[in-house]
Amino acid sequence: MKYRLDDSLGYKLFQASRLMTNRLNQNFKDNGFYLTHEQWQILSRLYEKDGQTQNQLALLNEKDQPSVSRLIDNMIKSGLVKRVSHPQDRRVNLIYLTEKAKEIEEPLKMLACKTIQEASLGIEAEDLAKCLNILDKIRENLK
Amino acid sequence: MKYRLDDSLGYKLFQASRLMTNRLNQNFKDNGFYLTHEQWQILSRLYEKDGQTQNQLALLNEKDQPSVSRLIDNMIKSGLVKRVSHPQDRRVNLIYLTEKAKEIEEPLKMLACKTIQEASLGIEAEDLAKCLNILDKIRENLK
DNA sequence: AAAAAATACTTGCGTAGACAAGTAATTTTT
DNA sequence: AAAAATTACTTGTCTACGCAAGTATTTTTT
Repeated sequence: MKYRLDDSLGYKLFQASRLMTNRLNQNFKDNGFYLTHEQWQILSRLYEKDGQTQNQLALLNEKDQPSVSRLIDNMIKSGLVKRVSHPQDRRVNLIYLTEKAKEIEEPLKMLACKTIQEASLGIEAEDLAKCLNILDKIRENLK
Repeated sequence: MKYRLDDSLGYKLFQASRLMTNRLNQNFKDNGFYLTHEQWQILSRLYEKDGQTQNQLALLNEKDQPSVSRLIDNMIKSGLVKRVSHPQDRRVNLIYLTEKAKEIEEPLKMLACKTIQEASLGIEAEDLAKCLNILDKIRENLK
């Protein structure tokens, strides 16, 4: 059968994604911010709306609850978020940004944008937009 | 600053890639093949050329040596490959396919192709090709 | 009001990635 | 030929994912 890993959509996606998340991690680190791209995903959600439940964060980021639970554990350790029991429903945890996390919102967003620029250097805006649409379509197909 | 995670290249890439590798894992599993997409990457290289060193496999798949070392450990456990010391250079391990791995080459390739088809349903061949080129460009930019 | 079901989260286990440090064998240098 | 550098690989540590199972709390059913 005619199949070549190097030409396959899945492999190209996988490698491009990995390089990009690694570059984001590196850009954070180089600027003195010690967080991972997964933690950045959580922070981004909280910058949009602070005080969300773990379940909401899991749904938004398409992760399962255990992953989010442990991500939050690590983010608490590094002082980025607080976990607060919901006053009316004790099953639920509300996750809030710390002051420290609020303070670094702008530089982190800048670095996220910088990473995208580095990745899309020399690519026509129009072509990139089309590619983003295809990525959406792929996600739809596989959901 | 105007930044939205949901619209960002990195996030879309990350989610599309994750869905695709998960789907591949699932397709393998559903058909009674118990291997991960990372192990599939290694197998693919060995189907192209059997008996490669761990270092070669690491370079080809853009992984570091520790990752490959442990991937091979797991693949030996599940009977997919053998690790043979190089007769002339005892630093080097040569990795060979087992009979079992050779036997399942075609069905695995079929499932890999099936996964790509599932992901690219409803996408024009031309658009997909352009997208693949952009993925290559991104990889080049970040390498 | 008690039992059952649903919901939110945590823990355990196996796989894998990134990075640093370590070991063993070979090649290069002196 | 001995010392130094290089190469190939392994081990340790931390982060994270995916799945299954477990706990606690709340809601629904009866």
